Order: sequence, then structure tokens, then C-alpha cells
Amino acid sequence: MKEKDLRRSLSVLPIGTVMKLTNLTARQIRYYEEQGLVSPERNEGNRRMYSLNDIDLILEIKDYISDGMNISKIKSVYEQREKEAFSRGSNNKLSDQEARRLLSDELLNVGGLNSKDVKSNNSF
Amino acid sequence: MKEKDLRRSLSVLPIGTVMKLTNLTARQIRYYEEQGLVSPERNEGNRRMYSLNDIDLILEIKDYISDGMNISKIKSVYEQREKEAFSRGSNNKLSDQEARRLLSDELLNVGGLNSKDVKSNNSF
DNA sequence: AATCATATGTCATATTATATTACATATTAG
DNA sequence: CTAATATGTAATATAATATGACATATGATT
Repeated sequence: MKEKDLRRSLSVLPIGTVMKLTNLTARQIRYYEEQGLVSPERNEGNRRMYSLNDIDLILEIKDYISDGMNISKIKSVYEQREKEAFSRGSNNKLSDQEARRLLSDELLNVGGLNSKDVKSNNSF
Repeated sequence: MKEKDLRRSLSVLPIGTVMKLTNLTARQIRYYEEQGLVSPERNEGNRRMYSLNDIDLILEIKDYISDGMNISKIKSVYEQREKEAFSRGSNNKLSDQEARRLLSDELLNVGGLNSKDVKSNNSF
């Protein structure tokens, strides 16, 4: 559903939270961004702010890497995906207030705890 | 489900995230803590770290405040809720719905429709 | 083996975020 | 009116994050 997409794309999580949820270091998370795999927003203070979708993506990247795939391969996989997604197109817009409410709901339903050695089920 | 309970009690969210998700100021959030309504954990750097359960609670507090209930009343209600949960045995707590009803009952005793500013579309 | 690329660690410096405390103030209750 | 309540605001200190540079382990290539 549309609402869910939106609430999962709200960027409210700082890198420290992402570190805990993914078990990655800040260095790693920033490096994946540097390589074009993730694109967190920035707040007014220039801090990276991540969404649940970003966390999904990062966990997926983590999986790929632990499977022996290197960054550039992962990147090409995502570029391919974007092409497909782009051909579908989507647009939705909700008020900030609605969005906040929706994200609350979503956060309260987060599923899939990351666990260092358990191949991420990526169910976040 | 136990795993979900665990997830919901993970303290990984700094106060800035809570501000965004609840639309409250840091001052308000800390004040509710000062009044004994919330008890976030602290990380090694002494920063408050909130869980999804904490956010639930804060949103609930926000609702009741906007309905005209004052802090001490809310506190006494929570204490009452705990008593009842305790007398039922720790393994059989009040359901959320029952808890809501309890608070609603209390609201009726708070007296006059303290209409206040009902901008509180408690949709959160 | 030597060299190179990749992925991550670590350190230094600068800026933002948060904690704490104190005082101010608007609104409500008595 | 006066006190209590809830929140704002400011000052100061410390933690978290950003950025850039250099180090290094690992695996790939020559």
C-alpha cells in the first residue's frame, strides 16, 4: 500500500541507530554511500538521516557482501533494478503530519531483528 | 510473539528521533521523564536512548495531555494500571484495549470537558 | 613474490546534538 | 489574586557525527 511506502521512506534515524540495527560500523555505512549504494538524506545540521528503506537496503548490501559479492557488482545489480522500477513510476504525496503518524505505526511494527551471524532475513 | 517484544524494547532511538516521531520538543519529553512517566535507558555517553515501547508510551501520554489530563493524574493512572496487572499475575497483563478503557474512565472523572485546544488530532 | 585494488580501521579537526541547570512565562487551578 | 503546572529559553559541557587523510589486511593480477 501507498502509505506504507511513505512511512518507510521517512528519514529520522541517525547513523548511530543504523549502526546498532545493522551491526555495521559508521565507516562501512559511509563507504557504501560513497560507492553509490545508499543515499541517506541530510538534516539541517548535515547529519545523515536514514529511513527504514535505507536500513532494508543496507542489510541487503551486508548480505550480498557476506556472500562474497563486491561493491561494484552490488551496485550494478541495483542499477538494473532501478531501470525496472523506473518503468513503472509512482507518485504519492501526504502531509507531514500524516507521514509522521504513519511512520510511527510502521516503526512499531518493525520486524526482523538483525543478528550478526544470522543471514539477515531482511524482513525489516 | 516474543521476538517482537524484544525488538520493541530495544533502546536504539535518540531523543531527536523521538521528537520527530511524536512531534514533541525535547523539553517536553524530558519533562515527562522527570515526572516519572517514561524511563529511557542511557548509553555509555549518557544520552537517552528510547525503544519503540517508549514511543508508544509517549504518544499515549501526549494523547491524554491533549485531552486535558494532567501529568500527576496520568502518573496515578499508570500506577493503578500496574497494580491491576500485578494482581492479575505478571503473566496476564491488561490488554491495550482494557488499558485504554481504564484511562478513559479516569478521564471522565477528571471533571469538566477541558476542551482546551483540540488541535490534538490524536491520530498519532 | 611484488604489485594493485578493495574494504575497513584509525586519527585529527570541526561542527552538531544532547544533557544539565537555571530562570522565564503563559495558562490553569484554588 | 496567587500558586502550581507545563513549557520555553539560554548557558555550559560533553558526546555524536562529518570530513579527510593515512594505514592495513585481504585477495586478485601480473
